[in-house]
Formats: sequence, structure tokens, C-alpha cells
Amino acid sequence: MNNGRFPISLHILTLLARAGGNLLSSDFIAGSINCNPVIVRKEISNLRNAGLVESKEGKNGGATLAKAAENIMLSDIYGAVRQSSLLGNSRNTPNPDCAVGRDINTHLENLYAEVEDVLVNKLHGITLADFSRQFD
Amino acid sequence: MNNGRFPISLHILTLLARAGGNLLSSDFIAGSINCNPVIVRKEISNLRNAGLVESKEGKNGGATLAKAAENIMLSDIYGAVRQSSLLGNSRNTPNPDCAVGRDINTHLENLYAEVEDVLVNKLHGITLADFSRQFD
DNA sequence: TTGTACTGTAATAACATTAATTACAGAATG
DNA sequence: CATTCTGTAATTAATGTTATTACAGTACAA
Repeated sequence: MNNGRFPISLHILTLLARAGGNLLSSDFIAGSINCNPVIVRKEISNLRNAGLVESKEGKNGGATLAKAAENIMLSDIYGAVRQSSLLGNSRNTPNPDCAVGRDINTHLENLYAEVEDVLVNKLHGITLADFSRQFD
Repeated sequence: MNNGRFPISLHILTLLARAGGNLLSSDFIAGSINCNPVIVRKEISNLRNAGLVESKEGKNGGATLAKAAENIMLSDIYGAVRQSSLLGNSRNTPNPDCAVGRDINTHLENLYAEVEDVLVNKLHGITLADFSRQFD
């Protein structure tokens, strides 16, 4: 995960957590992140699919949290944005005629699963409320 | 870390761990990984700087482990290849006129440090010997 | 009931990162 | 001294990410 999706999503959610239920527009949010509003809307769309935010179309529309910040774990955010494995994968498929090449992907997957488990557990212990309280 | 450096380095080191002290050429290693030999040499150069491998130039040259596989922790490998933060960073600097934008990078850094800590601890508990034994 | 201010989404372009390739100097061996 | 390797720089190709443009659709409010 080398891209900015986790920090951007966390930034969006922190703003929403601090908005006290008021709807925030993608333009406003993009102004705080300093990125394009379309990126914000895409990310909000993803967070909505994950059940973390709700949004309203039309004039005076915008986004708000779908549930209390106390009930959103950082692991939920991670789960919503995760796409590639934590420690990366080689682009090419290793040589199946080599004992190591043949099985390395299996063993890597197992390792990654273990490692990701401790990471997710850690993130599960921190709520969005915890994180956003830091900005007071 | 979305790139292939960790898996490639682990692949290289696994091959070396199983070579029983014999020198392996970058061509041989690249054939197992299925990548370009120059990539292997670059990665070996990095692992050498990290004190994990030794290499010999010239005819019949190649690479070998710099210490016993029991004494190489997966956290050492992670440390040797890590470059960007685990959960990514936004490309642009956030708006300093916003309470969240102003401080988010500090709080992200703190969070990432905590999270990376549990990851590194986990990797510290697994040796290269443990990992490469799986291929027997 | 129409103008305005939003969201949602697709398509494309610009940019950044990563891996592959080419090239070649230098080292060790037989 | 030809051969087989490493080391490294420079370039190109491939891929991934973010920004931009465009526009249909929705809700509000005058």
C-alpha cells in the first residue's frame, strides 16, 4: 500500500467526525486535504460501500458519518482501502521448476496473513474518535 | 510498500540459505525469481550494505549469506528494503489553515510508528532459517 | 419551475514509481 | 588472456496513481 488512500480516507473521516453531524462537501474536504474533489468523492463512495459514511446529493448535500466515531475502528478504514498485500508482491510468477520458486508465493501469503493479522489487531484497538480527539 | 523489494529480497535470501554456503550467481537467482539479473544484483547490493549477504566478483563469483540464517530476522530484511511508510502518505501537503490539515501529518506519523512497531516485532520473531525450512 | 449547488461516475491526461534493458568497466579464475 | 562473473549508471518500458474534464442526475430554494 504505497498510495494515499488510507491517509486520505482517514483525513476525510476525521473531518466528518469533527463536523458534529453536519454535511461536508467534497470541495470543502478537498480543500483541507489539498487534492482534487473528484478524488474525495471517489473515496467517499468507497467508504459508503464500506458502511462508514452516508452522503446526500443535491444542493446543500455532502457527507457525514454513518455511525458514531466511537464505533469506527481504524481497522475498518484499513479494510475499506486495502488492495495489495502489505509487504508487496513480485510482478512475475517465479520459476515452477525451482523448489523455492514453486512454493514461495504460498509461503509468502501465509507470512503476510500472519503479519497483517497483528497489524489489523493493532488498528482494531484505535477508534476514529480516539484519532480525531487528538486535534482538539 | 507496494513494490516487490521485500519478496524479492526474501526470495534471494531463501535461495542463499538453502545453498549451503555455495555462491549463487545473479543469473541463477534471477531465473528462480523470473526477473532481470540486474535487479537481483541491485538488491544484493542493498542486502550487502545491510550486512546480510556477501558477494564475490569475477569468474565463479556470486553471493552468499553473511551470517547464519538463524541469525537473520525477517525484520532485518524489512529494515533493509523499507522506504515509504507502511500505510502510505498523501502526495500533497494538507491545508495549514485547517485544524485537521495542520496537524494530520504529525498524528499520522505517530500512528504509523505505533503500527510499524507491532509489525516489526512480529517479523523479529521469525528467522530466515524458519522461513526457508518450509521449502524442505 | 427554474437556477443553483451539490453528488456520482466515466473517460482521459498528467505524473510518479517500478522494473527491464542496455552498456560497459573491473575483478577473479583457469 | 579469454571467459565468466559482479557493480553500477543510464535509459527505456511498463505500470500505477492522481488530477482533470465532462456531464448526467438530485435536491433545494426563490
